[in-house]
Amino acid sequence: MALPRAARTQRRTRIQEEKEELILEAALEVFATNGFRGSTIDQIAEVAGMSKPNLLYYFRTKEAMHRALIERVLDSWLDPLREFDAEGNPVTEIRSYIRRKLEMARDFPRESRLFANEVLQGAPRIEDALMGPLKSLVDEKAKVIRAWAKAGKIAKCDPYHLIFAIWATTQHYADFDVQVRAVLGTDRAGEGRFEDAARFLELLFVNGLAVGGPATGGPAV
Amino acid sequence: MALPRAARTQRRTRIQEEKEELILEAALEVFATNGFRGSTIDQIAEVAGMSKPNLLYYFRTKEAMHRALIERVLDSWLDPLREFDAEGNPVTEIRSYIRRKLEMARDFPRESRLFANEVLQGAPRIEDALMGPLKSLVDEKAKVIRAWAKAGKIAKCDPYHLIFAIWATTQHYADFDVQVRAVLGTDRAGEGRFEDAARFLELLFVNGLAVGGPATGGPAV
DNA sequence: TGATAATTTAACCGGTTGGTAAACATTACA
DNA sequence: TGTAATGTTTACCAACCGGTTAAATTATCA
Repeated sequence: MALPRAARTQRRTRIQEEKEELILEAALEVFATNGFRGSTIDQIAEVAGMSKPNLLYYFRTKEAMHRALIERVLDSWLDPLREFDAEGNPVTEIRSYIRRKLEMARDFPRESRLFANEVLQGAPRIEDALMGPLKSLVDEKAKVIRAWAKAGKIAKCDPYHLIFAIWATTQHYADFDVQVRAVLGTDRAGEGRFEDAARFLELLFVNGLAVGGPATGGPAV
Repeated sequence: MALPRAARTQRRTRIQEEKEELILEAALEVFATNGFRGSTIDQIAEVAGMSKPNLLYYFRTKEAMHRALIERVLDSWLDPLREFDAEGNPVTEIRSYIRRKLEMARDFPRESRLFANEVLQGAPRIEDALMGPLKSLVDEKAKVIRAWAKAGKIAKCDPYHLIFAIWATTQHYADFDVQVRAVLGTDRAGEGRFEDAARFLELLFVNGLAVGGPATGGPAV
C-alpha cells in the first residue's frame, strides 16, 4: 500500500490542498535547518501545528514528505539558469544570472539550504535529479558559454567551472549565512550585505571574464 | 562530573593518546558525512573499531567528541588565511591563497564538510569560534586587502566579499563534490577537475581584481 | 437532518539512540 | 610475580523516533 490515506479518498478536497501545503511549508523549514536525518516528524508536526499521525495521514512516510518537497522546489530552483539566453549579450546574461541567483539566496534561503544539506551529505535522495535534469541543463548552457568564448565575446574559460563559481558565490550567502553575519559583525551584516555582494560579484565576474588580460592585453597565466 | 573516566587517571597513557586519536579520526569521517544530529555514537564506534561504551570511556558525550574534533580542526583550517602576507605581491598572495584553499578542499574534504554541516545548520556548536578567532583573523586580512586596493595594487572592492568568494568557490569542490561529479559526468570528473578549477579560478580572480576594467580602462559598473 | 465520507486524535509498538553500571580483562610497575 | 591502575565489555535503561491502529470527530451533501 503505497498511498497515504488522504490520497485514497474519492476526490481531492480543499482540506487536502491546504494541509499538504501547510505540511510542505513546515517540512521546508525543518529539513532546511536540520537535514533529513536530523529532522523528526514531530518537529515538522509542531511547526505545522498538527499532530504526527495527522501528518502521516497526508504523507505516508518522512521520506515521502522530503521527496514531495524536493520535487516542488527543484524546478523553480533551476529557473534562473533556464533563463540564461544564448542570443543575449554574454556580459548582460552572466550579470543577470548572478543577480537572480543572489536574489534567490536572499529570498529563498531555506530552499538553498535544503539542497545544500542534501548534496553535502552525499545526495542520497536527489542523485537522479543531479545526474538527470540538472546535468542536462548545465550541459546545454555550458555549450552556450563555450560558444561565447570561442567567438571571443568572453575570456576563454571552462564553462562548467564558471557555473560552479556562480553557484558557489551566490548560494554562499544563503547556506553560510550564519558565518557571513558573524564575520561582518552585527553592524555591517544588515540587509545591505546582499547589495555589497552583488556589487563585488559583478566586478569579479565581469572583469574576470572580459576578453584578454586586463592590463596586459593577453591572458594572465 | 564533567570529565570522562580516561581523563581521571593518574597520568596520561600511551593507550589514551592512540585511542583518542582513533576516535577523532572516526568521528571526523562520520560527522562530516552525516552532520551532528545525523551521526550516532554507534556509527563512530564501528568506524573506530571499538565498542560504544569504550568510546564513552574517552569522551563523555557525543557532543564532547564533536567539540574536541572542531577544536583540533579549526586551527589548521585557518592556516591558509594566516599565511596571507601583507608584504607580498597582492596578485601572488591571492593566487597562492586560492591554490592552498583548493588543495585543502582536495586533500581534506572531510574537514571542509564538517564545518559546512555545522554552519549550514546554524553553527550552534561553533558560534564562538566564528565570532571570535575567525572574525578577528578575517578583519585583520581585510585591512590588508583594503590597503592594497587603496594603493591601486588591485581593483577597489569589498575585502570581506572577496574572502567569501574565495571560500565559496574553493570549498565548493569539497562540500558539493557529489554535485560537481554528477554535472561533470564520470569521464570528466577525474582528479583533473581540481586542476581545471585552479586554472579557472586563477583567471577569474586575477583578471577580476586587476586594476581598472580590462578593456575599458576604467572600473566596470 | 441524517448518513456517509473525510479528518483528527489517543494510545500504542518495535527499534534506535545516548548514556550508565558493574563485572571483567589487561597493562604497568614495584 | 603480584597487585593496583587502567582499559574493555556485557547488560541494561529511559527517552526518542518512525509508523500503525482504531476509535472519535468533523465536514459534505443528498
